[in-house]
Amino acid sequence: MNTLTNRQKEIFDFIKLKISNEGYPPTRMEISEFFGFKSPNAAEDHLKALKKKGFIDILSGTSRGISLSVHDDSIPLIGLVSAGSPMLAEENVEKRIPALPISSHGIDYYLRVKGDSMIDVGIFDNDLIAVNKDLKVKKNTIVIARIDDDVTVKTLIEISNNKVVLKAENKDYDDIVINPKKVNLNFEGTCVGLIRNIS
Amino acid sequence: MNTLTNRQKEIFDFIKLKISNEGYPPTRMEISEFFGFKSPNAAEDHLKALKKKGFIDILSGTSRGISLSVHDDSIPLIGLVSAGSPMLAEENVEKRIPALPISSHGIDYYLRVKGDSMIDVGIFDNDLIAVNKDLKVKKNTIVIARIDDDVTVKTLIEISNNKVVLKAENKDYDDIVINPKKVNLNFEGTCVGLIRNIS
DNA sequence: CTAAATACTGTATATAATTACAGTATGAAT
DNA sequence: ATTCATACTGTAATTATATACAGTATTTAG
Repeated sequence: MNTLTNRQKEIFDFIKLKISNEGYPPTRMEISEFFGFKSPNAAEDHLKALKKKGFIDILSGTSRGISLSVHDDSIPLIGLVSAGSPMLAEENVEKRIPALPISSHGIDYYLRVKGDSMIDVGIFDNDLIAVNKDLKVKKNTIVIARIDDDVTVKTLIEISNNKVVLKAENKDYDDIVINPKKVNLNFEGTCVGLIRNIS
Repeated sequence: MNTLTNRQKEIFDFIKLKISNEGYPPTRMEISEFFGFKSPNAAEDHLKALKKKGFIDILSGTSRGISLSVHDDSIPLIGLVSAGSPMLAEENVEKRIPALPISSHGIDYYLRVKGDSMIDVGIFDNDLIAVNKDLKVKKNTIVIARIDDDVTVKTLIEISNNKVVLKAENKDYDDIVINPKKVNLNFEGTCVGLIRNIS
């Protein structure tokens, strides 16, 4: 239903390319010229198909009145995480914000930090940390861990089959020592960046 | 010559807004309608002025053929500041990076922090701080100060006609106490945000 | 003091662009 | 078997749009 045919995907990609390169969407004629159509109506038909499938919006009577419906260059910002729900579940998404290339790693989402357990490495209450969920978690990096539905940000300092140590970067807090065989432990990702709004 | 008049800035901002909201630039008529012009030629004149000043490009014979010249939505990143040169002088600009809306205040530039004098407020060596240069500097905010050509980031804790106290947020450093009548002191801006890349 | 730049109104026109209608041909779905 | 979606050609008309030319008034720079 909302899957594009190969040809439609080519058209859609061309529209995206045009917007990215020129700063505005193509006309029917420009599409036709690029693909070698001899009639602008070929492009018109494709646009109608793309609209029907929800990939673009068309403003009637408007030149270049094409807008992309699914401009997925935004990244979810996760606020409080409901117990048991996946990190990126809709209920956890506070809002979506534009992809900010602040890190040398890919960013899957931002997570709003609660509490002061990481102030010694400069992560404060209410900061946003950029999270990459695919990086292999490594010792001495800051990880996002889920311990029995509880999401926490800590430095991973030891990891083996029967012992994981998560360190709070604040002398008022104790290390968290876990036996992953006994406790439900998941790594949600690695912290690859930080954003703070000082208001 | 490359500074816009207030009116031209309004036009330019409207074009940016349109592109951001609709996904394509406005026509002369749409500009005229928004500003209440009775002739599309008023918009035409403004576009020509914007082009002349290098803020937009116009493709002749092309509907909505307005594209923003790149330099505008990027913000300079200031690395090391040469003694005596204005903050935004070309020689200080490490590179330009896309405007990242990380702060509730406007951002004029990013400044790469050197040293650990502000670690107690979570500003670390090599972090980028977002700087607003127009906010009135206030007590208990983090300011960018220039003391005799030396640029420093500190918390302003006292300010009067003959005494200014700048506090390093690190117990290993002493406060900087200055008599602004005797020492050349300038406030370059206020820290309104922070970006860190954890690699 | 004068020319140029700014900020418009008002009219007009060529052309850029949308978009409907009428077809043809092929493959997939009911 | 026949309708529907896909993927086009070909023509044409209305309207959307760019843009030139002729003005006026005010402000700014040399």
